[in-house]
Amino acid sequence: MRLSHLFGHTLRENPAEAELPSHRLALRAGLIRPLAQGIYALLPTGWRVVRRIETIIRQEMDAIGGQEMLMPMVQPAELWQATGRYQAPSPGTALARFQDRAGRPLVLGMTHEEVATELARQEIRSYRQLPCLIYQIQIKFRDEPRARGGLIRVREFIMKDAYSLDATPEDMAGAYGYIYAAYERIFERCGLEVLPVEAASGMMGGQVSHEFMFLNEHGEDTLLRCDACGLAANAEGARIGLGPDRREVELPLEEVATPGHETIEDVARFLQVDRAQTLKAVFFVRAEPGENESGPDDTGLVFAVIRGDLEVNVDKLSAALGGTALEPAADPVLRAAGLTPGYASPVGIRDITVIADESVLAGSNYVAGANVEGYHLRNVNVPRDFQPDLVADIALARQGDPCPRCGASLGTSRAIEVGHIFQLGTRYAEALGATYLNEEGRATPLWMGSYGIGVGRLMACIMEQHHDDHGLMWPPAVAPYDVHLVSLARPDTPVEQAAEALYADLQSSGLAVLYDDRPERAGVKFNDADLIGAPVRLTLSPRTHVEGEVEFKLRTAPDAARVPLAPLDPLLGRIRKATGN
RNA sequence: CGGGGUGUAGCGCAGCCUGGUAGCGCGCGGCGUUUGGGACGCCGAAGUCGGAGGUUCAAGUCCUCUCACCCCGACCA
Repeated sequence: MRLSHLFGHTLRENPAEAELPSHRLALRAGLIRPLAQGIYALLPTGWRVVRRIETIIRQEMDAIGGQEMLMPMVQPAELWQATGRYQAPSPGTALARFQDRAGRPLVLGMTHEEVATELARQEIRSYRQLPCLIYQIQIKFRDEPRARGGLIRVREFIMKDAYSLDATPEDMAGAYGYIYAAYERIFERCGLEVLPVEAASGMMGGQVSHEFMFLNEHGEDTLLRCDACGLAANAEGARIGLGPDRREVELPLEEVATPGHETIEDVARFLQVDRAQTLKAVFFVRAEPGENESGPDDTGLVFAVIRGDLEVNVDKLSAALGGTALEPAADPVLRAAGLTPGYASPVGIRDITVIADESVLAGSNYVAGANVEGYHLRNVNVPRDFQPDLVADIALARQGDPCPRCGASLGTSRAIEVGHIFQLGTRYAEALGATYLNEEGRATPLWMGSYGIGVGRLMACIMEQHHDDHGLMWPPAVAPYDVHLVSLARPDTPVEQAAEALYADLQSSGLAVLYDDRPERAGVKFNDADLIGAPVRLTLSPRTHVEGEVEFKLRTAPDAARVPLAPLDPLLGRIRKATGN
């Protein structure tokens, strides 16, 4: 490509709107241009990078038996209604909805589980066809509440998404393992350091889920990491260790007056006990009460009990209750249910769903509310004094909490999620009737997995990891061009002819070459070469040409070398060594 | 949706407080000189000052509303 005619010019100054290096450099190098909030055009140079990333993804997905296809971006709302995500609060307004001329409700695909499952329903009949792995590289649209950070979080974006179809949970877990390994190879080949972590599955549902995280201070996710044993997890769903078991001989229940002491902090100080020796009561109401949920009530009230030194993670609580949306309960609601705010107690509660954190079981003789204004109870024990409807991990993990594996103190890092994989189970298959006939001839729901990589976000992360003060420094495998050829020749001179000839030779040997044929001064050209960041820079000038040489410089190296122009092979060898092409 | 910030030429910005002929740098076009790390000189083109309404003899500047973009949060993969 001749730089003189390249569509997409470099910017000499930093655009005011860009703060992140990847955003700033992508704009300055002419890779992307904004069209609206969170919506970007990929200019030719940026598109070349995307295509090279996609090539790596295709190779690795094909290598594990993936079959590439293309699913529609516009989808009938019925599919989303069938799985419940159309009405669920979780994707909510991020799911863009519209109607066609006949008034039929449609959505823009923000992900393709529904379509993949619907297609599987049509295509998969027998266990003999399984397993299957389909994938696509498609544009998604999510009407994000807040796009940010250039390509880090956008509304329209390119995603590689894959769906595994299996006969059994074991086979699903196996496919998950293959894809996990393929993801590690993809990121490795793209030159990106990622950290796989345990994740919450959020609106996707399912149990097992991992995110591939790029550690970056501008990331929007917080990871909890254990330096001692290497465990890492997304803070939003992370488990924590419970600390030493505090169970002792159970003492008789007794009521104590605690007038005016309503918070855990207060009560613990007043009664001279550790906060971990108290029980905290937190209340929520279901956003859609009354449905066929577990629990004996129809008030929608949820009573969460957790050890006093911990906090409730609402997402975990919601997931433990089967994905119900929860809102904090106001005091009047509690009073109406016969509870005493500030002194509420799980002891003696009826007709309200009580869910206890696992931490509660690891201790005894707790201080809890007495459900009477101004009184608490000492020596509350489970299950002697109250029996939770459900015991689950609903604790919020925080910096400094003990590691669930080794007990050491957890630290935090910010990170960007570049890939996310889920074991979905049969949720989608059951909702849409995607079944196969097993060996006994019985219709059985498919076990599915879902696997995503944000291609543009991956490109942004690569730029975050590979740049310096002058510009981008592409890993050779994803660079937009292998060679940036700088001609410092005057017009209509033998040097210019030599540069043209070299450009032609490099191209015909299969290299991707960006040829700076503009009548600019050397400084301008070198700075643009540094900005665009091709791995190899070749410079042809009168100075080198009289020696029959060309200057060879790696973007990542400080110094240049002289290489003879003829014969060409040594030069080509050197370029190939540097670019891997 | 809450909090904060910014909208003036293609880009980066000043001018606004204290109302009175719209500026600077870069870029862009022409001519000349220069030619290995963002050259120099001369000439030139380019602006509904985000939009609407208001106050005023007069609004880029003051007031009201509104839109867009950026950052933090909520939310989210």
